[in-house]
Amino acid sequence: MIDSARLELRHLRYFTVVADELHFGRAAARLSLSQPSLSLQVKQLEDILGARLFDRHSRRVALTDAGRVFMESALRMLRDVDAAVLATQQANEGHTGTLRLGFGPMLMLSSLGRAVQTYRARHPSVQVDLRELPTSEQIAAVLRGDLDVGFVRDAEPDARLHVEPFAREPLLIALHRGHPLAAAKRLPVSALAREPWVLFPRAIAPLLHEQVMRLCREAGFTPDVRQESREVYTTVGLVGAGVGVTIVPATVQRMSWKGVVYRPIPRASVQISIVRAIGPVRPVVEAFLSATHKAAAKTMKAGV
Amino acid sequence: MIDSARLELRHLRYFTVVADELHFGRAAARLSLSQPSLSLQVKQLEDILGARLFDRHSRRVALTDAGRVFMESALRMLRDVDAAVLATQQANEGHTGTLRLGFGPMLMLSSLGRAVQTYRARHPSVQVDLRELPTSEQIAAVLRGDLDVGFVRDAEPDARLHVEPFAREPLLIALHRGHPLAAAKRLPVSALAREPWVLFPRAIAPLLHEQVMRLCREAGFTPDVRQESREVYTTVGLVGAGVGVTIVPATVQRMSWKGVVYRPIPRASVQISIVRAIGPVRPVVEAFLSATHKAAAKTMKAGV
DNA sequence: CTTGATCAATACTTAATACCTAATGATTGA
DNA sequence: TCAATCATTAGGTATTAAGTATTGATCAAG
Repeated sequence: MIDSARLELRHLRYFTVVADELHFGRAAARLSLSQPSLSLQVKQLEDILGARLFDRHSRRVALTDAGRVFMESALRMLRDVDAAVLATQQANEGHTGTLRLGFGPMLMLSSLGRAVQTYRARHPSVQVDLRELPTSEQIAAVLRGDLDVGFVRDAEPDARLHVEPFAREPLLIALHRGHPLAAAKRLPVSALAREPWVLFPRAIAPLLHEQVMRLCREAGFTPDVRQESREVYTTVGLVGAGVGVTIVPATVQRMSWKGVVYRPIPRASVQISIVRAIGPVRPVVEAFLSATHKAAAKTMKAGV
Repeated sequence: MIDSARLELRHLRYFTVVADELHFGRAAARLSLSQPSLSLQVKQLEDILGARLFDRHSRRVALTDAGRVFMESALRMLRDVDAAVLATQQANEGHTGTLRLGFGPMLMLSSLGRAVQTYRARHPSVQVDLRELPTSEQIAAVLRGDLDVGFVRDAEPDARLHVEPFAREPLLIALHRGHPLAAAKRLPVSALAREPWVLFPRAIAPLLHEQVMRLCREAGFTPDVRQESREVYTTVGLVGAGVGVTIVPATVQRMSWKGVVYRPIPRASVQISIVRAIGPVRPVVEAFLSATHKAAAKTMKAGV
């Protein structure tokens, strides 16, 4: 009837044991229960279902057709319950779920890429969504809750955010292969004083922009930015086309754009930070962060 | 933990409503429950699972990752419970299950065949297993519990069996088409006094055998059985081959064996009976029997 | 900063019911 | 017919779910 709301898992647990033993006494013993209680519960179950589940002959108990049908369902449901409990616990411990990661331009080619790959291998049930975004958009997404964690090159302190260091990345001068300055293996920043520059707008990554400006200031000049470009890919492309020179994070080198060469800048590096919203952290995120911190520590020891 | 044994469907029912409303007060109202009771039960559920299911901010309730995972499972399980209850009730009312029917030679070509076909159409979820068997084997199978119901042509009274009439079937004389007697449209049994006979052994169907013998006795002779044959198919084949004459139930005519003609015997008919073991009757069987009785009643009125 | 409103959690009581023990009933085998 | 073996019924107890009243925490408005 409509009475199935009275059905409880207890009924299923008791029933399956009786159906297995086909003997109320033994079943009761297995359940650490008195035999009358068990009989009562089974009777109640039959009442709820509106169907007799056992043929009770005084010396033999047998399943009815309805009993056999219900037995199949009951066993399956009890298995499903265990599976559900397990799945929930897995989710609770961060072994399953969805992880939404943001990262700055090209960062997947750095040690972060390896860290993510390792994490994916060890947590195959976690779906990892990756989005390459500029710093400002990552921060906005993290604050909106659209992103769990962001990896940015120039995190400014922000009261609404949790910011932790992840790694450091050297800065490089990038210039056209055919450029006269490209002949030298080592190149001071000051050599770029009279060159035309290609650079991203300040709003894209304020701190990194600031750092480039400082480097130039310390070398005694203000860069002559002929062309602005919002995408690193474009910036490097313009350098490769001979439009100008620029300074980029080391990972960009991995792109190995035809016609562009890189020169190190001693002691110049940018901080890569992990950014997330303050407040409660979902288990998947928690697990990812702790794995990432371990990986970062290792990388530090190994030296990038 | 190992504590999932404390989990009850009540927890799932309460949880799903809270997850749906995302508000303990409204959920409690929907469940006709006080808010504290509901809070307590949800907390208990979280304790059993070892996982927090809701993030409770004082003015907002939200599902955790684990909660979302559990919600999916919970909804599915509650649906499964309803399905299981329904399936069990269906089985209890005889709408599902397996029906094992036995029937005497050729009886599927009679009104029984139509009855079974009708039943199958109306109860598509019942698996009907059909076995053509001689009377003695049907009775043995019914007693063993290997057969639910048998349809036999000559049921002797038996204390271990339930025997009910199902239909009557006329008896026919069968003889070779080229036989001199085949010229007559009507043929008295006495005309077969001097003919060689083909007949089944008495053990195959004692009552039918007895009846044939009585018909001959009443016609003033004892049949000269030249050839015994356990299968009707063979018997008719032998008649068609000109080995002898015989008497068969009318349904055999349906086989329309080349070279065999049939002649009616007025007022001679055999009873077809339904045979089953005494004691409890499974719902499927119950449903089949009542359907069959109705069909039989209709056939009686209609006249075979 | 305070006040009021909104919810969930806590403390404690009451009511429901699952469980126990003891006795009864029913059937089968010796 | 007796004894044995189970399941059911009866009545009391203990567990626990549910109820009431209250507290506590958080946020919005004055």
